[in-house]
Amino acid sequence: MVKITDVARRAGVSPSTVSYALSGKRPISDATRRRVQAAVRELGYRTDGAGRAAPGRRSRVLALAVPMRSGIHVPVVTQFAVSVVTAARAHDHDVLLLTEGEGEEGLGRVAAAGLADAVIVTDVQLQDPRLPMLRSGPLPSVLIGMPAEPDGLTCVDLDFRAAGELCVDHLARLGHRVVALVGSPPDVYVRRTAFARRLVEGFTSAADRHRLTSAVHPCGTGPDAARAIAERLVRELPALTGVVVHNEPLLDPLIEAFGQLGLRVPGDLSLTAVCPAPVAASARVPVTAVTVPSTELGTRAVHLLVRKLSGAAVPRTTLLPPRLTERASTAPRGA
Amino acid sequence: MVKITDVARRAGVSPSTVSYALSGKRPISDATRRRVQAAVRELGYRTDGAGRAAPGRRSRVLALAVPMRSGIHVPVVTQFAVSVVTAARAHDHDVLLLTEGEGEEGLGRVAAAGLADAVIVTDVQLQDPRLPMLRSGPLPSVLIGMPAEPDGLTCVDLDFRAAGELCVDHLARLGHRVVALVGSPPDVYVRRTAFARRLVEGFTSAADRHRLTSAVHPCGTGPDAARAIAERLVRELPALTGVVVHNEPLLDPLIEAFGQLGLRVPGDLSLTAVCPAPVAASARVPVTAVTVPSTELGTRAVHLLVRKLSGAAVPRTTLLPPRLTERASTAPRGA
DNA sequence: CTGAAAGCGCTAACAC
DNA sequence: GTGTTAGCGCTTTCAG
Repeated sequence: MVKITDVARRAGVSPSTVSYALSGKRPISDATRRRVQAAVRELGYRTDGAGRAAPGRRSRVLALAVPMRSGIHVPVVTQFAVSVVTAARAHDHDVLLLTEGEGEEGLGRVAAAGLADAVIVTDVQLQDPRLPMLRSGPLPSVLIGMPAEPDGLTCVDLDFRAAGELCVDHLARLGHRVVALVGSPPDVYVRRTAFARRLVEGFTSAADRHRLTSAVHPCGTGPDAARAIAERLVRELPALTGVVVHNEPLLDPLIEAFGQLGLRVPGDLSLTAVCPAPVAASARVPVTAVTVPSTELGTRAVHLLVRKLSGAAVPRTTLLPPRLTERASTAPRGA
Repeated sequence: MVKITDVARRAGVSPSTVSYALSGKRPISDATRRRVQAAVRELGYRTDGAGRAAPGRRSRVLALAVPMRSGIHVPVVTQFAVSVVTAARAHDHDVLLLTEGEGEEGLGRVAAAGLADAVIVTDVQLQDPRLPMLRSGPLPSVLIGMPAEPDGLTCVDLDFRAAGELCVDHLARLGHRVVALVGSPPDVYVRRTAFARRLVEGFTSAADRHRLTSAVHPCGTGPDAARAIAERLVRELPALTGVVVHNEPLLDPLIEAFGQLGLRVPGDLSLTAVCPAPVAASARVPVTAVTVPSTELGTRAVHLLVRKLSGAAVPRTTLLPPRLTERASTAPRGA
């Protein structure tokens, strides 16, 4: 193994000069820098991670906590992971993967052992057991998702409020005057729903702004729930022509249920959703949807974390603007 | 930060004694061990990873190289990753996630920087650019998948030969006498196909053993390819009643194509597949299939790697026995 | 602008 | 069975 002293000898300088020439942490004359760089190339020197990460120093590793709970959407999580690794590499960091169900233990270990300089926490719940440690712990962190109390934390998430508005704006622009939101199951609103509630707010306020008639219905999953909610909507809102769905597994059953009531999508009913892109694209009718920008969330989280590590101040919460992708499920009213 | 010397002082012993008491690398008297453990608990000591991983020593980190090529099956890869992390934790190791397309660079960096003690390489191609580095490099490795030349490497994979046999055995037991294998697209046989070819061998030899009439057809993907192959099979093998599919995306289109030719699954045609479990389970007719045991592959890879790190000899190649899960797509002939 | 030297926290020879 | 001590490779004071 070629070490920094070898490079130093070869370049005819001291080890510290090599270190500084490579890190740029203090000015080095051009001539010296060039000789160092030449020596590095000739000897094939690579700085040893373990040496650099001597206790108390930086390891240049970010931890990524991905609790593998049931009910998470695997491709979305994977996209997070890939984008985090890619972005981290761009900042010369590597990524340690943590999957323990009870993230507390894992985070504690990583923090204590100094295995990582910072941590990105995904799948954040409203009341997340990991929050106290993140607030008080020594490990800088960025959360993907929003807990109930984001004070003292750095969070990144899709702007679900704007997403709700965007769906309604789109429907309004197509001429729809009566719209309904079919939401997530009630327990989602309890367990992990900063975002579900924000979506409802956006939906409602946009509907009011456009002077639309609107209704909001949480809804369970499965064909039966779909049929029940479809019948109820048709009964209570006979003039309904626009639906926003925030409930991935319900998408197909709901389209099916409307079909059985004689309502075609998008002929009789325009339908938009907030869900992962693959789900929207592979529904029985491809659905116009706001998709969670997994890649951008991961990238953004890394940027924030790197800035935090450099001592810079970062915004408490970053909400990414939603983008709506038009597919086959929406059409002008009466078209 | 509480360090090993603090614990030593508190316990009234030397730092090295604490180290040995915790690692068990040399015998310590019961009394001393107990005092050390007490001190550790009272002070909340956790051994510092960076210190332990001093240059030349072990970092207790395994790298997991997961090239995110297009065409890989995301849930399967994710299952690998989760099982690798879980198994690694059971051996007190953490996992560094590498995703770079060109894995060579990443592996080189990790090796040189000593960021990891060993590496698990997934999605191994027949002629993989990473192989030379793995053969000669200083980083112990285990491959998930089989390259063309496994000499000098440690590989784990599903026993695709046995998988092919198992499918045929199953069909033969149900009374089917004429069987066909619908394989992967021809380019798969070129690019990454130790396993595709081994499957063909197993299929053919089992068919011969049972004295079945058999045929093998590589096949592209998409509805058109499905229709073409279905028509051809019906024409060339009118007595065909058993089909083995080794081509995930073709599963649904093929069932559809057979249906349009008047052949019902499993009424007229029994169909088995070798594919990921979720694909088999969510096909339009749930398919009896041999599934790639992602979790077990990951776990096994970690076990092998840990044994390698401890200096033990490990088998060059480990082939996991296939297991067939019966679903709705197979039935006795003429039932 | 550059060197010399002091450790970081831990483990592993080497002593006793 | 336990203590002492010398580093690992690097970064970073502290001195020129």
